[in-house]
Amino acid sequence: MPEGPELHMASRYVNRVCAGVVFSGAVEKSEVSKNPEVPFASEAYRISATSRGKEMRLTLTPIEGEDSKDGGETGDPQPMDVVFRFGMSGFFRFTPEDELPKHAHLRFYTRERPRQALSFVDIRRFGTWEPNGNWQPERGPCIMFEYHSFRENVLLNLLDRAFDRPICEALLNQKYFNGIGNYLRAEILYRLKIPPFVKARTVLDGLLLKDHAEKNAKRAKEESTPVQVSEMSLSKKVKVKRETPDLLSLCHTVPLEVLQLGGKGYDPEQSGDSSFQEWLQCYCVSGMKSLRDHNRRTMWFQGDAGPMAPKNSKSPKAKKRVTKQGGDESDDKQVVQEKFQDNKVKGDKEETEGKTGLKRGKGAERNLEATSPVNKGKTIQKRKTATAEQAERRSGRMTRARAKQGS
DNA sequence: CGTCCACGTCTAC
DNA sequence: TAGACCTGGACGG
Repeated sequence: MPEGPELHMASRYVNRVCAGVVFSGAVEKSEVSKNPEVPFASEAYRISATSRGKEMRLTLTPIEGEDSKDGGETGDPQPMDVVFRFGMSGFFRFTPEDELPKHAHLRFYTRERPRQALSFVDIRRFGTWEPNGNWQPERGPCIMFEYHSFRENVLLNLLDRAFDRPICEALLNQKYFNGIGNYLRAEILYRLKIPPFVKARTVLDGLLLKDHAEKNAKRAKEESTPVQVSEMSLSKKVKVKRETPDLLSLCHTVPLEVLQLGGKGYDPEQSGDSSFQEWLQCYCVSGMKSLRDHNRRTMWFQGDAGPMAPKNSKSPKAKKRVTKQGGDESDDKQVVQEKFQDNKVKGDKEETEGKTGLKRGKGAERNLEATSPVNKGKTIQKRKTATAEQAERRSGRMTRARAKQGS
């Protein structure tokens, strides 16, 4: 579940299912989890949540008076915050206690019987939680809900060596892009067709100048013609609307689009809802290229990789792919797809790049084989790409649906 | 059966 | 810049 949008949707989920619910007792941790126990217990408490970038904070708040009702003078326990990071597979679920999801590693129980439990579920256990924790200090402002400081934090620190890296790698640096993950970086760069392996500073320098220019223009205008408040706010709105999207504004608006979908965001279980898959334009989309970046993460993109592309890295095998149909010019696409199938039948392969920008649906990757010598064991071949390609075409859906359940 | 892949950090050589 | 940390789905033989 976990990039910025999924963390935020998790916080909304928690607030929705816990609204008006009274929890009670101790917090329970699974045996297998290596995360710390959460030393909190209360006769009656409430749970609320908030998110920031790729973190989510639960607040456990004892209900006034309820803890000392049997005469004890102990008083109410203090509220406690627990900060979560979701790793690759974390999410929250609210279920009856006898229907705990598998891998429910932290559980909060309702006072009312039959008991229900709010669970932190984490299949791979890369997720972490910190009792009495706070937002990690090294992480930057939230791309979704602290846009102004996010933008400023990037543009005022362009000398940081973090921006010596290719833009696609810098985008995963949570010190500057708190909330961006692997699917968002692909979608964002794709919108502007920015080659992923261009130096980050090269892309961002221009935005600093742009912001300065705008600020100056605005100041000049205000000095020359004092505007009325109403006029001001109007012109502001208009400007925001019109402003052509740039890389940093897309780091804000693209994640917000995922929230707008109203689904669950990234969710392999796809319980009946495919809106997220349809929303993806690049990540795991058939016809797009992919390369391993310097941290061995798959970068999805279209067109040019850019000058800093890892020279020896290959595109990973594509298993899960989404084939786009797009109601629009689906005719053209169909034609193209058929052509491809022809090619494959004939067994000859040629070019790679999309000759047009169309999504092709089949046989896409291999190409970027610009590989140089240095290859490890598995690279025995380098010759005709024939075999590799054959093995490669095969699109397919991202997952098949399975279990369903109400949220 | 086995290999590869996955929405992310962490820390150790 | 490699591993390490994990489970499980998709695919290949």
